[in-house]
Amino acid sequence: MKVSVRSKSDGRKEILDAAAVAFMEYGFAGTSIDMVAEVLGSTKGKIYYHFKSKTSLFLDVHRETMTTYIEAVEEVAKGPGTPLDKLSGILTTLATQVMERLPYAKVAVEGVDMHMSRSTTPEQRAVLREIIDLRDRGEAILVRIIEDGIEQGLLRPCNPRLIVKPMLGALNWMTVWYRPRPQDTPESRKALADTLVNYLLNGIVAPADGRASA
Amino acid sequence: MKVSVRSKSDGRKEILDAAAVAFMEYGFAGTSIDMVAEVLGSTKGKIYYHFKSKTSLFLDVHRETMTTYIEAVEEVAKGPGTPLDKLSGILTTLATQVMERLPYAKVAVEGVDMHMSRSTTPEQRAVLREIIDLRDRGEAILVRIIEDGIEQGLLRPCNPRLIVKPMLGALNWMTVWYRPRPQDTPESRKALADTLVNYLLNGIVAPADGRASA
DNA sequence: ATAGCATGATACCCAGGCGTAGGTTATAGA
DNA sequence: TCTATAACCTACGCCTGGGTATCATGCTAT
Repeated sequence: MKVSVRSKSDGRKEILDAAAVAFMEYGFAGTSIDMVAEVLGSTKGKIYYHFKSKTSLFLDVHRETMTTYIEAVEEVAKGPGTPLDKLSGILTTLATQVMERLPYAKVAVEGVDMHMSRSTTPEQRAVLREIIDLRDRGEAILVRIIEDGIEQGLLRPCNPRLIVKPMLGALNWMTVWYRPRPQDTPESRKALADTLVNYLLNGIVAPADGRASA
Repeated sequence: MKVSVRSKSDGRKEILDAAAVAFMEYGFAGTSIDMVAEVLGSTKGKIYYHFKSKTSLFLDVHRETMTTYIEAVEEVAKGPGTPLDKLSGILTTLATQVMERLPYAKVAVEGVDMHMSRSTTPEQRAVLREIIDLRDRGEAILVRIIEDGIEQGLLRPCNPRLIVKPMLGALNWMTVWYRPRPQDTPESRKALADTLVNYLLNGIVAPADGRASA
């Protein structure tokens, strides 16, 4: 058991953070390992000591993101409340995650498209499977909650699988236009998340009666 | 005035199509000019005869996409109907465009993030400005329509600028999950577009009364 | 038919980037 | 104090890929 001021996992975490920042800015193909090293304030050597290849590094960043997502989603899903409450909670959590961990979120967005095409080694394909499974698990949870909501008459009848796509898409699209500002606070982020989630749940068409949305 | 079986613009168009396909698959940085040439069934020479650089080619594909978008949007916007009709029409048109011209749509999505960071020459920056202006014009039209809708009591009061983002984001996200199938028809695409647009306008929460959505 | 131009192919140069081999420092244990 | 190993750095090999310079081919007009 090693007890040093800097454990191995610390080094890995730092590299993941730096990689996320670099990948966010220039994308996977457009980022060189040297650029990651520069963000890290280090050299390639350190990175290749901890990661086998550029692809592995990218996949690990992606997996890290998805793991964080699924944990947040499952926590809300297992909690109390109506399906509508849970749906709202999950979407709000995800929106907040995107804002607070923008580099990781962007990597996840780019990584989704990278499925296939690349990734040669069996080990990388295993990580890829893991990532895809995490994503599918998250989507399945949402679909299930929506089905419950429809059954209970809380939600409009629809094809949940088709609705989940634009729902998550709208949140993921935040990575394109949202830019953190110095004056941002947890409260202001919460407000933005609420605005978006409220729209995603209630739409924009005015109700026929005078009922106001929550 | 030259009249030959193959005009110069034909050559350009073919290259743009091939480039869109290649860029869609591997992204800007991940696509080599040789790959575009291979898709085209030609060699680099042809491409560099028509385009000054890889970046210019990419930007031209992007501009082509945005031009098509804005034309479609303006046509609907200038037509008859309530703001709600127009909004619905524009979103449906865009969704259809994405499905029918998926490679171009994907380039546009990636290109949005590429603003800044790259593009050295003044000429390229001019094209970039043009593209950004097209996008802003499109968004402004949508914002204006939403404002009108709110004023007329057709739409729920909200911040139009904040609502346009998830709206278009949900549509752009189609480039991630939508894959054309052989059995797809204009009708099936229309049905899918309608489903999405209906969700984006009406949300998913069931109305308090028994009113069914259109 | 032939000069001239539009169009396309081929060969090449060189910068940049992935991955590696081997060296260097520091910490832990004997 | 001495050695082994973990953690990191340096220098390099080699290939990919953007861009160019040059050559080949056909179409148009006189």
